[in-house]
Amino acid sequence: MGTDTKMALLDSAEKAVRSRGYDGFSYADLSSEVGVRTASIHYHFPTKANLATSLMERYNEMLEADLMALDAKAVSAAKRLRTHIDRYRKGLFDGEGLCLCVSFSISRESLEPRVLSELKRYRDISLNWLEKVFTEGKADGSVKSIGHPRQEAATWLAALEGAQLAARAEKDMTRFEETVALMLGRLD
Amino acid sequence: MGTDTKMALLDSAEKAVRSRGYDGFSYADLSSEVGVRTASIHYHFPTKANLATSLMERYNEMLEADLMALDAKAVSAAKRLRTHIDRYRKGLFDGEGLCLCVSFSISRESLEPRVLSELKRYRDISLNWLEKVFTEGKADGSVKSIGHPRQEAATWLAALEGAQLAARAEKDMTRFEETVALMLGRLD
DNA sequence: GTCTATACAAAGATAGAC
DNA sequence: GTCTATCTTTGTATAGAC
Repeated sequence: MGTDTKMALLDSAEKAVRSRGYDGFSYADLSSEVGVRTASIHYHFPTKANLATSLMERYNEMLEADLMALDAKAVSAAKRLRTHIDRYRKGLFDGEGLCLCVSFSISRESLEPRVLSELKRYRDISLNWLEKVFTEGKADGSVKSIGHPRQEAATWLAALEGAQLAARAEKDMTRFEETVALMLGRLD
Repeated sequence: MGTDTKMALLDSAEKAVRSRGYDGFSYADLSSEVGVRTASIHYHFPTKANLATSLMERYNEMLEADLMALDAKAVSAAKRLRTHIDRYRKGLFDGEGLCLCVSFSISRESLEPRVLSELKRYRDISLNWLEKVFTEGKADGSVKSIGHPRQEAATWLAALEGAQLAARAEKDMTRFEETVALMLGRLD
């Protein structure tokens, strides 16, 4: 294994949090999935809180990179919003996992301030990006009936996370599609 | 205490699940809040899974009663949807708690089939009721720009649960208001 | 970096007295 | 119904060998 054990642990932990919640997985779970002893996990992540922080940091870096890459493509606002929906659809893994941010929100009280600030950062990045795209959607006419861009952004993000919850509650991807149908319908 | 210990336990447990998640509270927590020993809790609820089931059953009964009472008032569709938003606003307890259903959805894997079916029932009741109200909103003209009622219902529920998550993530009720602003704007 | 061994606390749960 | 006492398992974490 060697140096990429740390990455394997992060991958396993992210999957665990997204599918069972922060309080719903243990180092023993990671141990059996990655193939190292729990003591070894503590070498890479001294505490579970530490691991949680690393998870949210990596998650936010990924988000920023994805959104930047999407902006660089210079396509219509509608097309970018469609790709944004795809992110959440893929992130569901057929009803197995939620947005890391949603999972962590529930366990709020068990988390350190550092994780909470990363949680807020995820939302800030998302809302600012969506607000910008809705403003552009008004200009290029690719998105139907846009209200106040900031409010559109907030509702959009909420509906997407709610759509993931719907699919997860019933382990049924059609619930996700049913929920985002109206959103997709607004995009040319 | 006597006979209403069971009710006090249910109240305490509901608050616990909604603010810390199913895997985030223990019988010890209930013990110190209600003022009975953990062994006594097992008398009322033999297992934690049993307690979870009781919680969701009571929650669904409350939902059904509330929606029926609301329908009985025979007010406009818009007014009923406004009251429905109020339910979720009050249920937040200033960013402390989520809909029980959302909390349980995260801990899906830790739950028994019985709880999962109650979870589905909560969503069915909600979606059917919303679909009906949106259909009536089309007829009485009190709700603006209605698409397919079933899809409106799904998006509405998702956005409300997402709005709760937003408020909880930042412990800030204005995040809830920001998220439901567009929804309120559609109601006469 | 990973292991074995172990410490220590907390969890869900049961037995039996009152 | 509630208590004390106890069991068993699991969870996070550390010490020290390799």
